[in-house]
Amino acid sequence: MLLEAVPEAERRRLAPFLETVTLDLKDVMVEPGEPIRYVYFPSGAVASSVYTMRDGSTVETAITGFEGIVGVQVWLRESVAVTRTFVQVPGECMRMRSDTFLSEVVDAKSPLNDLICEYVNAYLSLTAITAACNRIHRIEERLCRWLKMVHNRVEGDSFPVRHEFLAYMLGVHRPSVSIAAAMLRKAGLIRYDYGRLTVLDAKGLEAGACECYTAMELEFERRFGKRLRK
Amino acid sequence: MLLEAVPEAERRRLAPFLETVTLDLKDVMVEPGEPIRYVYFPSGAVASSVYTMRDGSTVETAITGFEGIVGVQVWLRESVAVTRTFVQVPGECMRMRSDTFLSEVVDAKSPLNDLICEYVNAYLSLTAITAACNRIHRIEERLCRWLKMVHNRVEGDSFPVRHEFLAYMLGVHRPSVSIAAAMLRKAGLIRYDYGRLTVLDAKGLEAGACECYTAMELEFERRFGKRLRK
DNA sequence: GAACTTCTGTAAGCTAGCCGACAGACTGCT
DNA sequence: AGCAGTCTGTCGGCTAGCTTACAGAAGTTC
Repeated sequence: MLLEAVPEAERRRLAPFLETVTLDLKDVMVEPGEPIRYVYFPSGAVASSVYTMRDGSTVETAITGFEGIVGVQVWLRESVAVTRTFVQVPGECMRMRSDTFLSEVVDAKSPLNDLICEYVNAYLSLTAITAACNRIHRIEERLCRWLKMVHNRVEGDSFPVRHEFLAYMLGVHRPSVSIAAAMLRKAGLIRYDYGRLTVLDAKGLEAGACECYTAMELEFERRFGKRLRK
Repeated sequence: MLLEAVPEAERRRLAPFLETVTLDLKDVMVEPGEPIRYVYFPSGAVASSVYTMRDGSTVETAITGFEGIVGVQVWLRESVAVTRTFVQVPGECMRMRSDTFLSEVVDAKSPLNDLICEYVNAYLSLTAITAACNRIHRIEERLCRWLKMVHNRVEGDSFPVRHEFLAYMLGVHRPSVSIAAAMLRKAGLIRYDYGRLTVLDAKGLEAGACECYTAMELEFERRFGKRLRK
């Protein structure tokens, strides 16, 4: 968790403003067009930010786990976002009210503030790379990238996920995901038990992913690599 | 230009730090992985930020004209970017050295600083919407959107652009652009004279564009609409 | 354990866009 | 004017992924 990278004294100072919440699948953290009430620091949970078209089709624009915060817009002094951010892998988060975050972290020039500034950079890069990746790369490569990125952000090798969910994330149709997932299964990279996916061959997934996997994770590694461990 | 929206006194204070440059087609403003030396405020020029894959294929992730700045990463205290930003429609810009920008605008809490904070928000939204649009929408719709967005950022109704250039931006193959452009031409929306495009029917272009056109321009309109006019 | 719901795999037909190639149109240079 | 280089339009074969549909497997509810 990002909070773990700040000095102990500062963590103690911020502790009273933080609460721990356990979030379930699909819990919405940020709703587009609505005020952002909290900033979240995922520990075990993983969140997705998706953009939704008028016809209901959705595409993921960014993924956030222990390495980041949900609600970067608050740091940018904005009260709304264009994307919906929701829980994709259930788990724990710390959260802080947006107004408290602004006064105690941003305006107070907390050491955490600098960390988040760096994260906003990484988030921006991540979104830009996603824009290109979504255009250029094929489903199977993107699926490998996505699964490995989630794998890097959860405890253990398995997490709950359904094909339809993957289709929302990748912005493709559900049967296309089934076909791609079947290939990965046949290649021995993953196992699938009704809504639960297990990574069997992490190296293989990485090899099957597009170059964007490395590019994206490098954005976090080069900024937080030494300070932050899962 | 964004600078025009700050109080006159502040503009006078910043004037000594600014220089006017005339940029040509393809001039690079920000090179990925290299230090960002200047922050640019386009007036007549329009810039594109593109992400380049290892195999050389490129996709635009954002577009910047008079409504924004090139080099948002500097504001975020980052010295490099993952995208290349270059001149897509030649014209004038003001520019300021990155270190001066940090001391005289960001740290000095210039009124300009708040404007740019808002722009960073818009830029982030723009990039996220682009990520989804690139995945979902067809070439013709995206071409209409792109042309109209450029049209909104230039003087007059015509600007230089080649099909190959459009293909780089949209992340598609050149002949696909030719086909889409021919349709727009036949529909009477545009005229094409060897590397120079003229918008004949702006409303028609808007109607042919995907919903992302409105969504993106709204991000700027709602933030700068009252303060900034082309 | 029976009925129901949800999730996954698959298939056939279709379409947008890729890919490579090429010819004609235009521009610029000499 | 002539030549070379650049830009645009088009074509034919090809492929990834869409669309719709459906059947079976695995959970869920009563």
